[in-house]
Amino acid sequence: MLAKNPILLRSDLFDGVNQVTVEELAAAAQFQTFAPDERIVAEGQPAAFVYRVMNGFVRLSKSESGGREADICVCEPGDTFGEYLLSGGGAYAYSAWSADGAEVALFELSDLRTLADQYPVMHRNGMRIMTRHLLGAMDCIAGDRLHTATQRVANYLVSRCPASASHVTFRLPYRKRILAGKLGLAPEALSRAFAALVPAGVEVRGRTVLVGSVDLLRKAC
Amino acid sequence: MLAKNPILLRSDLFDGVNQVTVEELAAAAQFQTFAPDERIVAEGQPAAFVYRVMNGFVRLSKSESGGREADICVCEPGDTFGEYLLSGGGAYAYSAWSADGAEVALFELSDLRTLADQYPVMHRNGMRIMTRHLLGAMDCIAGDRLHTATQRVANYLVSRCPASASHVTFRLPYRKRILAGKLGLAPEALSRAFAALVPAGVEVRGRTVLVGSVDLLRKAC
DNA sequence: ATCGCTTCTTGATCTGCATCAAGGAACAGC
DNA sequence: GCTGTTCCTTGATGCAGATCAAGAAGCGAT
Repeated sequence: MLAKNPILLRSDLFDGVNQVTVEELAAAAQFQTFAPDERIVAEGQPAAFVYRVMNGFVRLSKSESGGREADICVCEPGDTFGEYLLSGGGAYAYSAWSADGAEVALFELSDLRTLADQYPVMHRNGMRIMTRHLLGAMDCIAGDRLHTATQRVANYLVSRCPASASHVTFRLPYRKRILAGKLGLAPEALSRAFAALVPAGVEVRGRTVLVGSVDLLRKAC
Repeated sequence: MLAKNPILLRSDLFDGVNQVTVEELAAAAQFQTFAPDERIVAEGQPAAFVYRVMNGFVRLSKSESGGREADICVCEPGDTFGEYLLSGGGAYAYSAWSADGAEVALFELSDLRTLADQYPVMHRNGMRIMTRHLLGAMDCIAGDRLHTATQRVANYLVSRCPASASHVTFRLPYRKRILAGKLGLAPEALSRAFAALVPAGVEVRGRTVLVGSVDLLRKAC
């Protein structure tokens, strides 16, 4: 159970809540570890927990009758998902899958609701988290509708570059298949987008990305 | 100023707040009326108000550098927008436009924040509203990514039919151009989708829609 | 290193929708 | 009713990206 408390206590959800209470809650939290591509929660199932990603990445997806599924979000360490359940609702609105493997903390929904009644600040915290998620979702909709695949990829790469740097090298945090899903693309389309960005100074070798000129890349958005 | 208090007091945002306080707030609220396609708020501008649609419809949209814009939501009477500002943030994340004309109520953000500190239940209410918006946005993303134009239109029509009815006639609540935007389509694509749904028993004359068999239409989703 | 598996890339094809352009229907004002 | 305007539809074309199929590259295990 690596580094349990340090990350846990910094959770946005518990800001302003009595330290002792948080520690109690942390003690009550369950932890689970998942291999790559394992299902963490199933869309439509009765919801009992709010999750927090401790390690690795978690893909949230919705699926249609035909079985195809679309990712709606990729959660990073520190992210919360299922927090919308705090305000009611009894079922998960999406499935959650571990990306390349993930460790998550589970908080009993009933515990959290009790705690939230006791510490109203938790509702404020919940709003703050949901604000982030909502703005992200709206950006996603607008991005899908306004930008081409290449533009969305360029945008993603720029978002991973420090604002001030002129050229950057970094590793993708997860498999390209996952990134493609996050951007609403088939894996092939992501490859082609990378290829299309070569003239913009982007070089991709495995999971390593070299951005020759952030400014140039920014123009490709 | 038609029917000011009745709708206002039922606002999700003020559930559980002292009746007298709500009435004070209602008195302090400004009202504005807009002609079709007028701008109500501008993306990126400093935010000072949370809005509530009293009448008509309001389109929320984001735009890209090139000037093209995409609708991310259409708000109906009773809907709140800009509520995410309660938890911080200082600028509007989207533009808002009146659809076929709209009347909105404006609540000063600073007033609301003060009130929310006094009545923590408002944060819970805010969460409830944002939950609705967030789930809607996620449905939208998944819908865009998984369904064709025809399926999305079929889906919209079904959502406007009472669950139990077998055949239904109703009027579209706004111009088709607006509906197309809401569904992420060009107006032409909406027309073609309607045409494609004729075999599913859908007939469209002007703003009037006849659904011959809701069950049949449901299969087209 | 070599093997074997997974992940990624590239090419070919096809579909869905945007876009452009023009004709037709609805509707408000007179 | 007519007339002008707005809104919608239909047709033709083009492009972006999905999908299918096969080959290449990366990577962990031995």
